[in-house]
Amino acid sequence: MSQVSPDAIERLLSRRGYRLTAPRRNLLEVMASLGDHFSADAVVGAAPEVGRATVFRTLRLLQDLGVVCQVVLDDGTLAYRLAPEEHHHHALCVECGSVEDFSSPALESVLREVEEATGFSVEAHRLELYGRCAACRAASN
Amino acid sequence: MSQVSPDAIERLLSRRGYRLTAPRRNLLEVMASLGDHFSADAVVGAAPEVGRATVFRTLRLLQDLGVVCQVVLDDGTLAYRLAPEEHHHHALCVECGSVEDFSSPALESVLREVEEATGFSVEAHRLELYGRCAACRAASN
DNA sequence: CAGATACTGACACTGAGTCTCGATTGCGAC
DNA sequence: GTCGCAATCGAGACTCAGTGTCAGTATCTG
Repeated sequence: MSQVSPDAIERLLSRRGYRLTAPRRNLLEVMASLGDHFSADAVVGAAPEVGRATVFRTLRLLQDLGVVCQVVLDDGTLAYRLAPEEHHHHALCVECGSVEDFSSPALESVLREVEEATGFSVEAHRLELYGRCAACRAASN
Repeated sequence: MSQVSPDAIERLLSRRGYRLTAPRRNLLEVMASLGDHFSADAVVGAAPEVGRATVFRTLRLLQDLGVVCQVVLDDGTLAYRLAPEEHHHHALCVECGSVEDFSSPALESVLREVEEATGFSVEAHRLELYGRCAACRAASN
């Protein structure tokens, strides 16, 4: 788990000129306690002292800072995740619901191929995998 | 544009044992007229005679049949698209909003690599690219 | 420690999607 | 043809996700 600690994120916030407020600290704690991914409403529910709008504002801020990322679930709904700053992708287990990060240098060359073939210039991308994690495969077999 | 015609979809429906109802025909027309991707509410708005629930039911049915697919926009919201049955991915232009399909055999081998490296077995995946299409690049340069 | 202003919370609102249930309707059988 | 009935539909209330507003509060700088 290379998960960023609340402390480190607080330092990042002030370094970038954002204020360190009680609601923000609060939300960072809550997110760290919610497991590997969580819905916006789970955060709202787990931080009753913090207003709904603030939860969404903070989620967006943290996404912009790169410490929270979106996960697209298999049904198309969004979840969030405290995540390493580096670019990465998600592998979601349809059995246990866990999310693993991975990165793939080979993907970059695939994108470059697509760029050459189509003339499209890729500025960002999402890749989400759905399947069964090693643990679940081992368990059911 | 290898877009499936409403007619072909109607044949597919009855072949699979689904009824050919007026609302379904209606929605197929509307979707074909809405351009390369559309929100659920755009469909609701463009087919006032058809009930809201029916629009969503039909969207889901068509997804299950593989003739409609979801597109994840850059802000994480979902749009829909009449699409070829084959597996494919989307390249979204952030400037003009257009969506292009592409498929990439090379991606499959990337996935296989990930499987080997992590023990995760990939059953499905999404890949969305965000950037600028060839036309927009040519125009602004 | 004071003031400018970034930030917050309450709340109403939009958009996306689901559920229920009584009313229709497509279509295979006869 | 027309009958029957399961598949389908529409209305509308409801949930969940996210946004906008605005007066009030609290952080950090000076």
